[in-house]
Amino acid sequence: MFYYKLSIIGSPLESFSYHSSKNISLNSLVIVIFNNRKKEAIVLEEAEKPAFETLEILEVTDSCFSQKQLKLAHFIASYYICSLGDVFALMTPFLSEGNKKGDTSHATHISKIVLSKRQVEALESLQKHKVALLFGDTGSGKTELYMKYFEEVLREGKRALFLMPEISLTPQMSNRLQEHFGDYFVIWHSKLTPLQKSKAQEKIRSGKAKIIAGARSSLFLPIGDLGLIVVDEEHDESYKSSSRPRYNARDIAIYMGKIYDIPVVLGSATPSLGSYVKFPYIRLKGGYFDSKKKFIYEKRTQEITPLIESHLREVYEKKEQSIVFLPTRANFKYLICGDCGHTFECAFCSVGMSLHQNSYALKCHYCNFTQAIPRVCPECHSSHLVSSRLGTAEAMNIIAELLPNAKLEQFDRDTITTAAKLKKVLKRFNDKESNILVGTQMLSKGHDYHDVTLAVILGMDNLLGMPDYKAREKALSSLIQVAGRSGRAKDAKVVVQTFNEEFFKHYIENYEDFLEDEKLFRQELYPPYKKLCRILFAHKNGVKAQDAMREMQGKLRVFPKVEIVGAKKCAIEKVANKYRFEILLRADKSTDIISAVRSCKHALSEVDMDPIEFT
DNA sequence: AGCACGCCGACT
DNA sequence: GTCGGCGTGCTC
Repeated sequence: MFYYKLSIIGSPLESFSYHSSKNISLNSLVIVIFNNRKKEAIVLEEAEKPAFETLEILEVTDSCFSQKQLKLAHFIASYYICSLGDVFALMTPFLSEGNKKGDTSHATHISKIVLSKRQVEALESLQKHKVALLFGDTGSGKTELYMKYFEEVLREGKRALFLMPEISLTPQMSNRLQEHFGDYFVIWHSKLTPLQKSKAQEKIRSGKAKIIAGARSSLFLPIGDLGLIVVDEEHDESYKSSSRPRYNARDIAIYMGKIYDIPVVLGSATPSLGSYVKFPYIRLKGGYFDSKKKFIYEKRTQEITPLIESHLREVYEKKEQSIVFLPTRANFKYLICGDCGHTFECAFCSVGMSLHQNSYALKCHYCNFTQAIPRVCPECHSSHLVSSRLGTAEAMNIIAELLPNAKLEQFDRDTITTAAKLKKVLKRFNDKESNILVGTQMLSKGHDYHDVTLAVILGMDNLLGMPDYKAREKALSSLIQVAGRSGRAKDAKVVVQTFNEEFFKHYIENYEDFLEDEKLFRQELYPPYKKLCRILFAHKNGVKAQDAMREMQGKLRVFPKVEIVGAKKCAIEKVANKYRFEILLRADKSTDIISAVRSCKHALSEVDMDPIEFT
């Protein structure tokens, strides 16, 4: 009889012993009964017969993980402090048989890509480093450069992984790659239908797909002969997973580069300070589109003012196009009683409910709880209810009233619910059927608008005011990313509402200056110079969550190298009817945090290494 | 993390 | 008597 230690896929617990009459190769995917239910599991190692009774392995499948996937899984489990089973749940295994008869034909692709001298130089510099940052302005030709690099990888008979944040929202990039690489190209993300998924998997497993573009999870696809990883928009926070394990795909890509011994390219027009400090960078300046931008500042926070009206009108009358950015959905973010100050909070979360006039509802943006819009204050019965913090839907109403003939499109999570809708809105805008796009961050994510000559950017001060050490970086990069969507063909104006004109004005033309100054701001207390780790405790019984926090806090006190920055209620104290507490840890090295947290982890705790959210 | 088990209050 | 809410403990 053979005995094995297995990792149960999806289980937060460590390994369990099972037996089999067959000799099973390690890393195989097997089926077992675990806690009275059928589960998939991975064979980790052979073991001695344990003292307790074991169950038999029901079935040995023809799927298995590669040695490199295993190494990666161990790294993620140890760095992000979770079980192997939690990591395996993210991964797609190889097929033991199908893997061998892979399509190893070399792609004979005839390139039509002609790079500029600057691009050629940039590519050559990138190729000299294991990990390098391509710090390239919007429109400086990063995509062509990637494509050229992909072609070289293809010619060597290898494959490339192209990571994009929220790939389902960037059809233009996908189309471009699809057109160029045809059948060698495949897309992978979590929103694919089961049929699309199995087709993509088949293409990847057979080796036919050479250029694999995908979101976070594509890191874990069964690609053996990987030759390059490109992480586009490396600063983008959607690379960080917000559920266990809370990994950052950009950081994992870098680690994978080491395991596979292949180059990794990080690309961005506004790189994160972390990447800027850690890796050599190659600067690719703009000038692809030789247009100028004029920045106009207005001391307001988030409203449609006469100044904005006049600019929108002027551009509209010239038959040119505008984009309006604001970081808030719905009509208004808050509703307040104008007489007694009562705020309308979600019944399940400690946040204000947003006003959605189209659906006649107040909605919680954390748990989606919805209720009818009240007509009077429940406290003082006043009917004087005031709404505040302008959102996209209301900005649409206001602009439509000011410019009744203009065709407006709303561009946010409330209106763009499918890839098809996204494509349609973008098509109408680029075909000049619509004049003004009003939207949230979604506006800036890698879409090309050919003929925008005005960008109106509201709410920058609300981004700057976030309780987050990265608030400055986030606000400035958002501003640069949105501004970069305008003036691609002609000169353009950018109207920015802020009371922090000096900050934005100083850095807008030179993000490097910002990064250099930000180093000083972060040096003493924040990443990339210090490591942070946030430990969350959520429970519907607030006392339980708090007790769990206190208990772990006590245990953590004995580690001199780990500073307990705080142990308190979360800024948003309750979400989805669960009370939330947090411990924030700081240390010089992540290994100090990992060993401390590992040794005193509480069952209720959720570890968030390198956190980016502080609500 | 699930999920069964068991204890206690509410109600036909 | 029975239904079901949720606190406790277990998973090879």
